[in-house]
Amino acid sequence: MTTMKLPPLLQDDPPTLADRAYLSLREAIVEGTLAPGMKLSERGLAAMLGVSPQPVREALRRLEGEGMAESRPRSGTYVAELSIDRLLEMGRIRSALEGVAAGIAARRRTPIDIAALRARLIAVQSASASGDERRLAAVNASLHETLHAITGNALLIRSLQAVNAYYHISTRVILTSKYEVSASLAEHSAIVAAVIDGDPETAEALMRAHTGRSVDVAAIELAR
Amino acid sequence: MTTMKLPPLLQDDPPTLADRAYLSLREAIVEGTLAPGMKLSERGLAAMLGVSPQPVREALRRLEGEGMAESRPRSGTYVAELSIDRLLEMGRIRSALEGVAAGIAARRRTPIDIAALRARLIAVQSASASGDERRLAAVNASLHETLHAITGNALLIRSLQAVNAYYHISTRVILTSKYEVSASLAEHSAIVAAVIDGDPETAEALMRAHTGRSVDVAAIELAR
DNA sequence: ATGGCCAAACTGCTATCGCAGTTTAGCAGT
DNA sequence: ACTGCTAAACTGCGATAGCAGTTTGGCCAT
Repeated sequence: MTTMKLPPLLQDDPPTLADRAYLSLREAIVEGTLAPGMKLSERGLAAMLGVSPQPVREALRRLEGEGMAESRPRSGTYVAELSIDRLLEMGRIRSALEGVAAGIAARRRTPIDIAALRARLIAVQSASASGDERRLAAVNASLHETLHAITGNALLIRSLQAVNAYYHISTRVILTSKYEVSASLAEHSAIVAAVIDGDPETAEALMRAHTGRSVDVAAIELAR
Repeated sequence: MTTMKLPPLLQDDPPTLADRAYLSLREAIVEGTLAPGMKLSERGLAAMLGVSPQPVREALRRLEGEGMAESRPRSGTYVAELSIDRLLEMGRIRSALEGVAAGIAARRRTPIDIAALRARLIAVQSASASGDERRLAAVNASLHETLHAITGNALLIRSLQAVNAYYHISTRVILTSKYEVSASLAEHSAIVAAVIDGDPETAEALMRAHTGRSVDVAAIELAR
């Protein structure tokens, strides 16, 4: 057998119970079903989800690591309280990480990645024209996630997922005004162009400005 | 009883077995005892550490979340392989996060924080003059950690700890040349001054430049 | 000597149980 | 009616056991 390099045989990843519990709880927190300050009992949640406390415990620790839950040593785990300040901080962290991700993506993108980015961008354009806000939000997220995936950096991807979840808790519907839609589309186009061109500095600067602007918009909304 | 606001009664946090396992394993990975690619068996490590597999499992998932370990679905967990590219990516992430942290610290610092920062800076100056590299590295880390703590942002602190651990794997001794020592000291002084002045933009830019330069130095070292 | 197969050992994952510490509800005393 | 104590219920944490799937070492046939 020659020592040749092969791709790692990507196999479908049957999600574990802990993974599913994590996703379920995170969604509940983001959606507001589990309100901030509410207690997250291992046994109680386990009973609701129909699993044993063990996977729930793992999910809680993960949420805690992502800042969406807080644990008092021997008392319990609670849904993290969120303040406007904290939310804006998360927005800044998100902005910095998205910028770095765009820069790395501009360095590493392959022809396949470029094709994927073009496809996502077309989908964003289509959704922008349609006026369907939910679809637009979905394809926008998909575009960002495509950029994340191109970095191939597990820690970066994970951090971005965490901060995005947290950040989106109370910024669900920012993309409403026509101005926002057209501005966002133009920015996305420019970012993708810079990544395709392999220009890390420009890609990072544009992405940072793009996401930073959304923080400002959120701040204005929240201050009202 | 009136509804008055009280600080949360900080009590000593007896570290859990999972915490200790995590610290132990992380140190072993950073130090190289657990080499990249090596298998991390829950039961095996549990026997070595004298605990049950359960806390070890939790520690492994945490390491995995921080990018220091990788897990193949039903095969095992392994120490993450590290490449120069990946290390530089981590350096960029670190730089971005440290910058954000410095900016947030400049917004939130209290008089007590300012006193703490001044004390740390004096310690750094003292250690720089002494020529004791280990002590200098320790007080430098302490200065950075003080800034992290001032942000009060759990997710940010956690992310920084993770990326710092990863980043320091093969950059243990950068601070050797006299030039590095004096340049680093000057930069630290300027950063602390900006934070104390409450100037977020300057603090972030200086911190980003400071940490970004250390990435470049590391890259030069590694390329030799 | 080489290729294929199979069983034993090992893997991560989940369930169940027990422990020490915390919270809480209710009772007793004023 | 209010305070102070106590016991029962609940909490997270850890240990142990069992399951299904994976890996591995060795045996047999070629």
